[in-house]
Order: sequence, then structure tokens, then C-alpha cells
Amino acid sequence: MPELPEVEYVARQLRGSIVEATIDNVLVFWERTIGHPDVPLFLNQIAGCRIEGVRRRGKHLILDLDNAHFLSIHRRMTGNLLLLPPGWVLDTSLREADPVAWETKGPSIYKETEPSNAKSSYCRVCFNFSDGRRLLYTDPRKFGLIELWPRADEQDVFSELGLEPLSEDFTVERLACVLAKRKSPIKQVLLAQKGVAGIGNIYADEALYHAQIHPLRPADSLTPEEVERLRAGIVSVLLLGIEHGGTSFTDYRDLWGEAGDNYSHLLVYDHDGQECKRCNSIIKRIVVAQRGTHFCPGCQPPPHPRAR
DNA sequence: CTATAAACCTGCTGGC
DNA sequence: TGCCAGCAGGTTTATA
Repeated sequence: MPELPEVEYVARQLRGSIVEATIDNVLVFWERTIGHPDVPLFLNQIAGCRIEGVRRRGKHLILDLDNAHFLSIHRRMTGNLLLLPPGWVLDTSLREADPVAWETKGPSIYKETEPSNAKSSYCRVCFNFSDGRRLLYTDPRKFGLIELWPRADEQDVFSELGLEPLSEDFTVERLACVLAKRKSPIKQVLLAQKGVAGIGNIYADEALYHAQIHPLRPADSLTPEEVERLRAGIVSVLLLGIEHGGTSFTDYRDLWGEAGDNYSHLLVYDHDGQECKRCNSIIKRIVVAQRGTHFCPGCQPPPHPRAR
């Protein structure tokens, strides 16, 4: 669920809170969350590092470290980052008490003054800072990945990612160039990350609605005017998402555990059966490339006459 | 090469 | 109320 706006929003929160903090050590509760290198080397290379900066590339959150490496955090579906002030307890007693439940729930967490308020954290990785704060990576479904790479390898690590939609590179010419090479439905191309990075299922639907383009239109069939409308739509829905602190369904929370407010500003995603605010048609839901896809049949004309 | 399906996981929802 | 099938923000890998 975290798409570009949710990653960017948390990146900004981290930039204001953990730059110059020092990582004493890291606890890993689910080893497969560490995608690179292997866990022992990961732990060894990260202990004692200072965080120099926070960036974002597509849906990857990047922490630059003072040992010429960077951390790349991809939250996939249900990953979240939670910054705990000093005075919180990570209780790992479940590990021995109920190993099966431990694998799913992770350590329980509570304020040391309120041990009765303990709850499962789904914490997979915990970064312990020298000032007593903790950065938790939580992820019920365990799809997310945290990787540590030498900064010199950054080009290779992100070589599959396309244009950054909020950068100066995201021009109508470049977008047109990317789309002209793809015959697949435009929705699928937007989700693929290779042409444009950072757009996921929610913002793809919202951007296509904004641009009044049907999700099944072949990417290479867009007119120059439509490409410009799509560019503007992408930028606009992403900026709006960031402005509202991201879109929260059930899982997404920001660095302080707060839900984002953007759900109430969505116009088509999860709105099937409701009236389009632009033309009053009933918004439909179809499946494109195995993903639920929402659009307005009134103002997003289909690719073929009479096509659904 | 492309298109579709399955896999990775758990929690939640809706139908019966 | 209870159970079970199906579905979810993402991406990679296998199969056809």
C-alpha cells in the first residue's frame, strides 16, 4: 500500500527526526525481511553507523549512512516504520512461550509505565539508537524488504526504476517516450515501475481519472494531449496524497503511528457503485493485470467502441 | 517477448 | 455466532 506519497511523507518525517542519530545495534525478528546482504553481515555493517540523510527513490525509502552504504527500505503491502521515544519496551517472551505465534506477531510493545497496554507489534526489524529511541519496521504480511548496499552500487540497485514523477525529469516528452514503447494497457504500464516509478494501484486509478483516460487504453495509443493530461494528473494526485499525509485503508500509518487523511480525498479508488463527481455516472470496477481497477465510464472513454 | 498465474504472508470482510 | 472462501496497498518468479 505504501506508494510514493506514503513513502515521501514518512521520509520527510524521518528527515526531521533521525538525521545524525547513531544506530547502536539492530534486532532482526524475521530474517527474510533483510534482502541484502545476509543477516550476520548486515548486522555487522550497520552497528555503530550514523545516519547522514534520508531520501526516496520510487517507493524505496533510503537512509544514507556514514560508512559509504545506504539502507533501502521497501514496505510492499503492509510495512510501516514507527519511531518510538525512549521508555518503550520490546517484550520478546513470546518467542519461548509460543514459537508459532511469535513468528506471526513478533515482540509485544508497551510503554514501560503502562505494561498492561502491551500489544503485538508485528515488528520484523528494530533499529536501536544511541539516544534510547527505536525505529521499528513492522510488517504483518512480511512482504517488505530492507537492504544494505554500498553507495557505489546505487545505479545498479535501482536500474529497473523509471522516471521520478516529482522531479524535473518528468516532462511530457519523456513520459511520451516511455509510453510509446508499450502496447499494454496504460494502467498496467503505470504500475510496472519501469517507465515511471512510485505509482501504485490507488494513485494509478486516481491519475487516470484525473486525466480522463480509460485504464485499458494501450499506452502507445495516447495522444500528445492525453500524455500531458496524464503527466499533470500523476503529479497532482501524488502531491495531494503527500499533502494529506498519505492514504490509509487499514495498514498504513506514518512515523508516529497516525493514519493518513487522503482516503477521503480519493475520487475513484474504492468508489465503485458511487456517482462520479464530474459527470454523475456510476463508477465501475474491473480487473486489469490482476489488480482491481476503478474508473468512470462516463468521463474515461473506452478504447474500443462498445467495449466495457 | 508477452500475458497470465502463482508465490510470498496475514487479517479482514462478506456470504451462508 | 461460526466457518470458509476470497480479497487486499506490491513485486518477483514460473509457466504457457
